[in-house]
Amino acid sequence: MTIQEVATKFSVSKDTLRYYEKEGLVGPVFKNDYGIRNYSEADLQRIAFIICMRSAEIPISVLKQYVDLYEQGADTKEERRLLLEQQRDVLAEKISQMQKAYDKLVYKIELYQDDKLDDYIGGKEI
Amino acid sequence: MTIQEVATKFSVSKDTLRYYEKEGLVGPVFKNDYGIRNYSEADLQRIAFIICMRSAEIPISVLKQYVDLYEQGADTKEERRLLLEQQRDVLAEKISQMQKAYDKLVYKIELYQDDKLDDYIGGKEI
DNA sequence: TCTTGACTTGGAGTTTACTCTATGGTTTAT
DNA sequence: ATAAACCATAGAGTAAACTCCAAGTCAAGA
Repeated sequence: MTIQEVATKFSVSKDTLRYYEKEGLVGPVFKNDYGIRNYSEADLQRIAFIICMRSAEIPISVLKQYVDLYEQGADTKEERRLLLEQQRDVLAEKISQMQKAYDKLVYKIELYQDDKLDDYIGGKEI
Repeated sequence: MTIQEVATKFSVSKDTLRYYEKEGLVGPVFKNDYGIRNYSEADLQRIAFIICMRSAEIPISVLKQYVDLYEQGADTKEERRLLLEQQRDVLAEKISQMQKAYDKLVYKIELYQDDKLDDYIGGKEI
């Protein structure tokens, strides 16, 4: 699969794909005699995982750690699990924060709809 | 309330509070003869709102727009409501993305716990 | 009085994650 | 055979949101 196809498939830029590879999150992707990338099925699976985690804003540095552990083999399974558990907890906290903000937004919108909002921003009633 | 007290109350740095003020999200906060800030109750309410929205990663530029509309008075109520509705929808989408990543993490952790995970990262079974 | 510590400002620096530019090689259509 | 449309690299540039620094003012305590 060419870089353009992968970029389209995952809705990211080719630059981003090369960037992830440079950072060691993906690949190294096989290149033909002219240096053109040809992504394998395994590359695609890895990319799907990375992009999913990035969409949750898990930092590249953390993903890099995880990938490095993985590359060190089965001995690091425990460490990998711990890392994932940490990220799960961080993510749960973030989701909870976002839900709070969401609820506040919904409430404020209601006030606007009912025209009960009388020129304030963070009013005490919220 | 002094800047230090506010910073402690909201667990942000004094620099961040001054930065928000410089960006026009908050204040201008009243200053005494020596230029020392004294935060009012209204300032605190505004700060609470801003920090809540920032914790959901709503950009400063968007919050600035909202604050500007607010400052233009009641004529902008409709526009403000639309802005909030947009942000609510953006946020809903983000939460949904994060939930997806969270579920994936939880599933992967399970695999690690059951030791069903055999040296792969984004395996097709996920 | 001198030092400590909290405050001020303007502006420079940092971090993260891309994103773009310049330069150049390879295949394809005219 | 020449231009268009891909691909490549190295490295510079960007945007957002802080974060830090230098230089200075002021109040209180030993």
